[in-house]
Amino acid sequence: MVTIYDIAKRAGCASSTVSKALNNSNQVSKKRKEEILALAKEMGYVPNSNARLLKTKNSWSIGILFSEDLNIGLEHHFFSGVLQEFKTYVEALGYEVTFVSKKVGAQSLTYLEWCKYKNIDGVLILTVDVDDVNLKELTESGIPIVSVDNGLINVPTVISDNFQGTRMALEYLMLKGAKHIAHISGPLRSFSAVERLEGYKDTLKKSDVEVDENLIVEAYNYDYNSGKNALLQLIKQYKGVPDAIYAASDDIALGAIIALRELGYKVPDDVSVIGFDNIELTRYTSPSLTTVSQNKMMVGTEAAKHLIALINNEKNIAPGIVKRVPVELIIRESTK
Amino acid sequence: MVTIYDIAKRAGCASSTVSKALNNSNQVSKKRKEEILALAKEMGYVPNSNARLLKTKNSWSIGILFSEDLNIGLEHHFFSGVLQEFKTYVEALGYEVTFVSKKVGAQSLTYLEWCKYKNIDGVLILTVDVDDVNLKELTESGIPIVSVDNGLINVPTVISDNFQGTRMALEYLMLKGAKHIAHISGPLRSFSAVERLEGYKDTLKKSDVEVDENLIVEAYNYDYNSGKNALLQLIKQYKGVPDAIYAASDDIALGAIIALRELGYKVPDDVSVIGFDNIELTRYTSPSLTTVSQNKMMVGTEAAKHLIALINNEKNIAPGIVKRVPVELIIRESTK
DNA sequence: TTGTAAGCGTTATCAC
DNA sequence: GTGATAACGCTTACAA
Repeated sequence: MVTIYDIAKRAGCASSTVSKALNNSNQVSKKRKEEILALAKEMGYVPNSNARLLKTKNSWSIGILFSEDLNIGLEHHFFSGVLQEFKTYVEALGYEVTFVSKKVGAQSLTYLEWCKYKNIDGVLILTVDVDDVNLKELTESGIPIVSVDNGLINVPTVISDNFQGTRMALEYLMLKGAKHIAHISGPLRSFSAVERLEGYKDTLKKSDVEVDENLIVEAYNYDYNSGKNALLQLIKQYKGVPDAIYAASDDIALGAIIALRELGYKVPDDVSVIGFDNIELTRYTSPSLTTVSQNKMMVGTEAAKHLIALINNEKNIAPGIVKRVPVELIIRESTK
Repeated sequence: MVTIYDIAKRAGCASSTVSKALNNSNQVSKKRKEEILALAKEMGYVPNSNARLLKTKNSWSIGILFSEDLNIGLEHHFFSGVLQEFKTYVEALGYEVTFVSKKVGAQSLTYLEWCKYKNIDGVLILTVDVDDVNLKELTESGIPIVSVDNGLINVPTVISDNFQGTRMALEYLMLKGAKHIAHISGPLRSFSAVERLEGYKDTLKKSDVEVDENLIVEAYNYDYNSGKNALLQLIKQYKGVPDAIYAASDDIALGAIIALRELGYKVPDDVSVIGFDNIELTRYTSPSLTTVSQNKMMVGTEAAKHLIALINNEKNIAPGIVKRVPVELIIRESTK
């Protein structure tokens, strides 16, 4: 390994001069600087992050909290898309992106301990078990944190505009003549699920439609099977099929559609169905899915911007929702 | 920040003793050890990775090379699924997972420089521009590297069994009576695309079917639009529609199906179509897609195993394909 | 403009 | 068993 001492020896100067030259300090003559830089290149010098960071403290490193304890893995389009954008944004600024871990070698650490151990500059919380005991410790530690779309109310959060999305979906259905609109909500431990449910009730009330609790079912999860089960539950408790269904995710919507089909109902002829997410393939399903499209790019970028601002102490960012990212209604074949 | 000196002071011993106790050395009395451990906990001591790694060299850290220059982002199910599995596997062993970056603060680095800078133990190459000049430097550096499913022949590679998958797909089509089977290949800069194309030709030859070059089209990319364009090209050069199409990815297959539909052909009545990947939603497309399913979990785990073995110098792993992961033919509605 | 030297928080090598 | 002390490679006062 080539160190600044090796360079200093060859250059016939002190290591501190090399350090200054490498860091482009103006306390070094231009000639020396060029000479040292050339030498560094020739000798294949690469600085050692550990030595550097041991001195300077800040790490240029951002942690991603991404618990796979939940069944939502990286495979989930929304989160992986958000992560992609986030990563691109912060890397361009010179940060590196590391997954927050719970272990180092054989030793177990809490999230906070790991962040301290690594001198992490900030954390993006993507998915996490809200009840995780280690989480509170982290969110209260003072480390810059931004969260995306989950139930952590004590953390600055970037989220899709669930109210706007819900309103657009319902108003469209009503415009098309739907009278009895059901809602299959997401699991209510999720923040977005709660917002979409609230939005559902609000919108109906504002349109002078009475909220019928029998038209509301909570899916156990955001996935396909939960949607299927929820639909069966809906039919059971409502004792029939509504005009339309507003589902809290595309997967739920697709599960519901398949369940409806198996029961002999046609979508959209008998029932209109709207999803939420705009997973790419919903364009190609049968019927293609009308859905509320989340702007993953903007969510990722906004999360990055807010986290960087926090790290740089640029402004005070209060816990709670710091940005509602606009959504869009994509009309396809599953509604009539 | 609590250091071992702080603990030493409180414990009334030397910092080296604290270090030994913390590292569970047997050169320290049981009583002392317990006392120090209790004190460390009470004082909220967390070791400093930079100081530690400055001494010990190995970093317990694995880099993920994931270039977004290609259009294949984290959103691609296959790669994000593989990454998820890989991450889970190596984290359980105590490694942390970091994306390989090209910048540190304001400074640009090559991949290799970054890996040296961070003292990375090993690298998983997920997606990368094969022609990237920085790549060669990295793969020839001697740093442990494993790659997944791409064209880097000079690196130990874990890959789906494209030959087996192709054979199963084609034999199924032939069994069902297809005489003229076209192949929409992936972009041939991709290793898997080449293998699937080779497998196509081999299988036909072994079945005494003459290979008709007009039945082969290369898609510009693995995505939907490339599939659409490739299909139009196919029809043009073949001057008609074949009995069946074997596409190198699900997205290509779906693009082709839509293009066929727009031209008035029915799938599977007029043409059977088989994809590759088994993206989850292909169950719900119309028609649902017959496809070769890749085992993301196993690819991720195998890549992890091989990389760890390389890091630990457990065995000599030759460049080239080190593991072909079995695939499975999933029969659905797009074939008859 | 350059050099000296202290220190960042560990681990590891010796003595004792 | 325990404790000095010297590294690890770098940055940064401060001195020259």
